[in-house]
Amino acid sequence: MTRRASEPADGRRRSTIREVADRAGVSVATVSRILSGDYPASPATRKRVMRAVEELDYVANAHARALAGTSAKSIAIVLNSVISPHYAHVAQGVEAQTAVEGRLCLIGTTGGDAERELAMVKFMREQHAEAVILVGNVVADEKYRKRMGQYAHALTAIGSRLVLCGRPPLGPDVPAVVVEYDNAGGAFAATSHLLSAGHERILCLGRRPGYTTQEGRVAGYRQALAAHRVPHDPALEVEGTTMEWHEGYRMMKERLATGPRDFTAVFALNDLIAGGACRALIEHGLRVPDDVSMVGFDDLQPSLDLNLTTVHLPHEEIGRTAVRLALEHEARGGTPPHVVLGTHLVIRDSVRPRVS
Amino acid sequence: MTRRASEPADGRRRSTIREVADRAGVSVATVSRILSGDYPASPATRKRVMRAVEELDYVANAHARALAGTSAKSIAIVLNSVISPHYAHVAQGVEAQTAVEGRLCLIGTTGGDAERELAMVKFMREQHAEAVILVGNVVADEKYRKRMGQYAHALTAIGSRLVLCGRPPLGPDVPAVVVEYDNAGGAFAATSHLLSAGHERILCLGRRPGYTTQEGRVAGYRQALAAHRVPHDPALEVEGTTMEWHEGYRMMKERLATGPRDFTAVFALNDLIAGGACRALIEHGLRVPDDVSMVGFDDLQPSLDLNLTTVHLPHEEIGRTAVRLALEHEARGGTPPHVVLGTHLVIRDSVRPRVS
DNA sequence: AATGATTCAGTAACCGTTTTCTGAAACAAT
DNA sequence: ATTGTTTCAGAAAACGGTTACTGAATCATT
Repeated sequence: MTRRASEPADGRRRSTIREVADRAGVSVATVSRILSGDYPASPATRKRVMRAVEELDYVANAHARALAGTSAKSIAIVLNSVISPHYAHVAQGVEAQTAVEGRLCLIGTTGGDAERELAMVKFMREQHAEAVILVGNVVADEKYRKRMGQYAHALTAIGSRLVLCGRPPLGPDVPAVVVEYDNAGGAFAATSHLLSAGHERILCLGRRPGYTTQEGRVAGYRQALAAHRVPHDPALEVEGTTMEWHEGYRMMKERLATGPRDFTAVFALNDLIAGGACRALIEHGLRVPDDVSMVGFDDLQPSLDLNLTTVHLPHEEIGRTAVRLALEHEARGGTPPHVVLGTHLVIRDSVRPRVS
Repeated sequence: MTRRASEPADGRRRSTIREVADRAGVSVATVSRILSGDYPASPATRKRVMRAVEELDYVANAHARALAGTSAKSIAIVLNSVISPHYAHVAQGVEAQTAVEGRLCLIGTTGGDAERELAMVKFMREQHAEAVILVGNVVADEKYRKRMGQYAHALTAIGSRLVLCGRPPLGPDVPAVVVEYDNAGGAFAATSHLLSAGHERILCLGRRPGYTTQEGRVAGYRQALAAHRVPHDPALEVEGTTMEWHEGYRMMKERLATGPRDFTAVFALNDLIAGGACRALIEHGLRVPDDVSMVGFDDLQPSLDLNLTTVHLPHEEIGRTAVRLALEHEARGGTPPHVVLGTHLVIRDSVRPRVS
């Protein structure tokens, strides 16, 4: 046979189990058995095989092994980007629980692109992932539901499963495990905290219609206003594009530029937005919390630097739960579970009672 | 044949190319060729095959495909943890460049554990990764060099390669590509900036002997002092364990508790430490930059929230470069390259001239 | 009309493991 | 000495694809 095209130019080649067997003077079957655990081989044979393995620096071909049957199970996580602290924490949780369950973790990123998401899911399917965990905020339109439905059925068809993490459920006929945060509940607590401090004009920063995460948080904000019988002024809800620092900065900057300050507190839809907004306030000569109170959402790194009162989300826990539920559901079958994880407020020092 | 143990209980089974072929009434070869690209099949046949694929929801078995020869090349990145913003950015860069090069990116985390790192490298070797990129700060002791040497040779032996990212090189006889930051240069610039503002008592926060990253930065700090003929006071170098927020907080807190303030500026070995230190200063009634000037290192999220002057590191660039070099080197052969990426100071508002 | 070129599709070998089945020694028991 | 058990190790059949080789139509050429 001629040399394969994929071989490196320098002629180096991965050694096979056959070569190990030849060198040790045994059959491939024996090598395989000795390597894959507790086979009652004679000490002499075992030693010869192990020596051959070392000398050839042999590692098994994972693909061949998988094809033949036995292979480490793996769990896939697909997310927009690994540089978003929130996603990163979820990935960490998935990774940790995956290791606990004796599985391997495959991470794929999509950059928020539906095409790449599709490709990623297909890839994970080809890799025989036991479960595919999709994480991230999303527009829950009809197109999305349809796409997810396809994923769910395609995965189920091959004995795998779809897990949605921080995404809305898809309806009873779609076999997907769902793990969510209680966004509305957290926002309710955050807003109530400000209301209890006497604030009534609370700016809500980062609204984005269609996006489920933002919508949940805005809903909680409104519920809190209603519960405290404070009139809801739509003009206090500022719309944003992304949920990033610069967007928070931009929103607050524009707000302060276009008119007199008509709020005494801010509810930022996440900590990054809170950070940007704080910077804009400071540049405007306003201090947090002395002049303006602020509450965030996420309890990630920025809240430490800002000393920000914020809503704590169990980021890693959601990842761990996703894995656990996927495997439990695999074992048990039945209707896929839908879990909502609770949140709680972390009090730091970014809120002051309103001076009247 | 009896049912395999790995099959799910509900009897769902991944369909094979054989089933597709049967349903379409053609041979497996035809299906394979049609699916793998531009094969001149008659439109009728192509349509029949595609329909069968859709109906059966067929995806190829990646393992079988890899075994048979053609398979997507992949590049592996192994890091301590994905929640560290710095690592995450590097991973992002690797991911991006990997996609550009038409490869797949496998991410594995080790939690800083040498055992898991070993297991991870072995796994990536089994997966036929074209290159394994190891990223992260490290103790460069003899044991470490030996371990890396083993990785490098083992990978080279199978036509793959080792890439060290932000780790020290291993010597001329070890075939590993190295991409580093100019830690000393960045620290020199940061410290010089403070010195130019008139500061002479500059606290250096986060020293950790043995760790190459920290050592490089401390070296730059000392070089800058020497260049400005400012006496070097070892008592100004504070030792830390990790490079995290709480450690920065702790170091500064302890420093302020144990005596009068004997410094006018702070050089934090990274932004997280700077953040913690800022908080401690504020709690002590000291303002940044009015009372104490501060410079950080990394230019990550915290520097925005803190408005911190800091050393910018091309985090994503280092990841992209690592991939590019790995593939170039694969094509060209020869001595593996060693690249040092430059840094630059980003001026924000955390430094004031010293008032004398 | 005979021949050569081209198109399309099938046959079968091979990729590197695992694992079932089988068999040869070695040993113990009668 | 014969037989029945173990113990250890080999032969060969999967696993699910890819692809070199081959061959039958179909088409163009003289």
